[in-house]
Amino acid sequence: MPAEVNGAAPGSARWWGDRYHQRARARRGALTIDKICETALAILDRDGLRELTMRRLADELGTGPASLYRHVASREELLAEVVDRVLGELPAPDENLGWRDAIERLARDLRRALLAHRSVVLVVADSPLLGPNAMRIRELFWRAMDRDGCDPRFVVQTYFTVVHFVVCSALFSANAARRGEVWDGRASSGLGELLDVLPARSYPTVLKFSDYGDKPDPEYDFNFGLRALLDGLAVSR
Amino acid sequence: MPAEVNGAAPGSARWWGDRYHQRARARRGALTIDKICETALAILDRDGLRELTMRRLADELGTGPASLYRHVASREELLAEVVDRVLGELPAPDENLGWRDAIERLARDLRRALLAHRSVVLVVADSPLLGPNAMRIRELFWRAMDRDGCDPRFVVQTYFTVVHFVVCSALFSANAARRGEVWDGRASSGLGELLDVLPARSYPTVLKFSDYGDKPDPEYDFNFGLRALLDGLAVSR
DNA sequence: ACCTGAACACCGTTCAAGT
DNA sequence: ACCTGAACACCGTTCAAGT
Repeated sequence: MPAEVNGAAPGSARWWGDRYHQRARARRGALTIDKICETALAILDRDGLRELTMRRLADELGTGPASLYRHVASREELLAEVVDRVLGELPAPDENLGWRDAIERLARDLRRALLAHRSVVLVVADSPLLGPNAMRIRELFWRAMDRDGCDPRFVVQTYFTVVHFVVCSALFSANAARRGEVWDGRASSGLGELLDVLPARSYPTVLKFSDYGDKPDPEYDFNFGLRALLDGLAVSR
Repeated sequence: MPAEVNGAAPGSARWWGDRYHQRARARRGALTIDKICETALAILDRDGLRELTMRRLADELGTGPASLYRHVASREELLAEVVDRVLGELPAPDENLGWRDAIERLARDLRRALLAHRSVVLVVADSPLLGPNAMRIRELFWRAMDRDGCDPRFVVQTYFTVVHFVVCSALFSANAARRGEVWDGRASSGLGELLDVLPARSYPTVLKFSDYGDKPDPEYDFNFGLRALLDGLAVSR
């Protein structure tokens, strides 16, 4: 059960609704929610999710942890804000793109933004994506598909299917990179060594194909999966 | 940076390799790693990831937290073990299935196992899937596709693409369910209320299509996405 | 040799006391 | 009225002391 703030889970529709009202009245002090999120994201990018601590964040901002709670009700709430800020990096798609080009654009831009902030991907995957920037992107791409004459049901299904694919793919890429399995697309996952230790008899096919599975290339996998998905979606249109 | 044990991150190939050796010598005391994992999974299923605490787990087993560290080097390590145990619930596929049927079987079985343990899905998504059960499943499905005459590269790509799709889809389903957005496929995500609060002018298309996006049906989405993916994969075969 | 109580070094969060 | 130092109720993990 996620912690709740006023009965609304951070990141949920009701929570964003409440936030929207509060957003108007700006704070006067040196500390603003923008400054807080910016610093939080810097810590996340530099040191990772686990290192983002209310105390550490306060330190970096030159205050005590209690002061943060004047702008944010919880760490979870802070993360919901940060997630939406990352989505804010997505550019608007070109007008007059066909649905497939628009969706491919979305996939590539979203992937870029997520990989630029690897430590946030897990939080994104755990989020309902209802913040203002999430809604902005949703609007832009649904509009593009609508303009291209797509059926509403197809628009919605396709949108979420692709978004989920991209988030998940980024999640596995980010993890592989974080674990140091892949750096320049060359390093091994250690699968070979594992197979040396395991009773080789049990995994003949994995062993036989391990040349193809041992050197993961997230970029290739992403392109392979995206093309398959778009091909399949085009069929069901 | 994830915590490491003897220089190997829990769940990584090297870590599983080391574990494999230790596995042999069983413990004598009442406390076994199996009992620990079983109880941990019960807590996870009942109360969620955040509630799985070394202290709470020890309590439920009738010991102190320090005793757990005789069987497990960290909480992270415990979770890596639990993840593999969940994958242990996947049945072997029927022999002589064609590649597409085998992969569809994998997708549905994996989804079932993941949704039976919602709180573990996030951990699975964050895991390299190299435990003994993960390897067993990998072997079984690669073998099935191999028997059907698939190219090794196609086998490996398809396998990971589908596994990632299923994990990600389960992740979003589990989150929606955990947030209480969906129960019998009918409840609303609160998107309607959010749109009431946001300046409606900004999101005309989202508003127009919100009937299709407001009542998420994870099961339908899963089937839609899986079919699209398999159709697309069949094209690139 | 094995086990574990008690302690350590942290967390997120709260609130009364300060300005 | 606003801010925050100090405290509270937890964590995961360690290790010296017990058996």
